Amino acid sequence: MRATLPPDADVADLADVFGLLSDPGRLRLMVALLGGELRVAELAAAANMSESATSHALRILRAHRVVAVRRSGRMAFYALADAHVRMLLDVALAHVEHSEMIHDHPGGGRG
Amino acid sequence: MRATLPPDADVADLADVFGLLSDPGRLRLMVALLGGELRVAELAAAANMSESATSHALRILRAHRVVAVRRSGRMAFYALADAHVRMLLDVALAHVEHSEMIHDHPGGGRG
DNA sequence: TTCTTATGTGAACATCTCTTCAGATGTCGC
DNA sequence: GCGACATCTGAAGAGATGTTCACATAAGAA
Repeated sequence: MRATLPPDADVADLADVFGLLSDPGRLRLMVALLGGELRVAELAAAANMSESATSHALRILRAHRVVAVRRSGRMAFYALADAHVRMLLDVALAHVEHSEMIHDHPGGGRG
Repeated sequence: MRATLPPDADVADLADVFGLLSDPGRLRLMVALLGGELRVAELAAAANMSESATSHALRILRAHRVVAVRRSGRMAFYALADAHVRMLLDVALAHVEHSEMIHDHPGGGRG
């Protein structure tokens, strides 16, 4: 339990972060990046989206310092750069996997 | 590090949850509910939004089983009903408070 | 019953968001 | 120089989202 509420500015910042995580495409990108650095084309394939859409998504993530780029020649390697987001992803994914056991999933295995 | 990526359906579900958390109003409502059960009018005051907007927001949260209602006469008491979301909120808020120390906030206390 | 309170709902509206398409930029190999 | 490649960008359109306003429902008080 929480004695004092956090300031609205903090909550707004938080909503912003959750907003970044709330798009399926961006989320797939970030999850893919949990495994380490990837190039744009690789990210696009992993997240199953066009390279243009991927680039647009990465632009947003870059603007919010959620990912960082390392450039090598004409390639751009992206990596997660925000511990906050990485933690949120880890916690959330761990819980999602748990939920599979809790919920009633007929044939409840995976792929 | 993660050997296999989670199935897309799981990631989509997760994006959905993050979507609920991504609206400042809804997020303020949920944060307020961390302290325990509250009525609609109290929630509206706590989140600084109209009672109609609050009701609409609660409707969405109800539909996603994030909150549960207990009715007593003409009052409706709302409470967080999703352990997943509660955990995400706790983790995120703890980290936000930490960030206040890390970042460069002049007069960085709280109201 | 009638009035008041507490909450829920629907439609309209403005706004934001994501995707695609077309093209721009910059790098490498010849 | 030229062409191929990898990534980035802007404009435009479709779709989703949140808010407000007006009203509906339901419970308690008189």
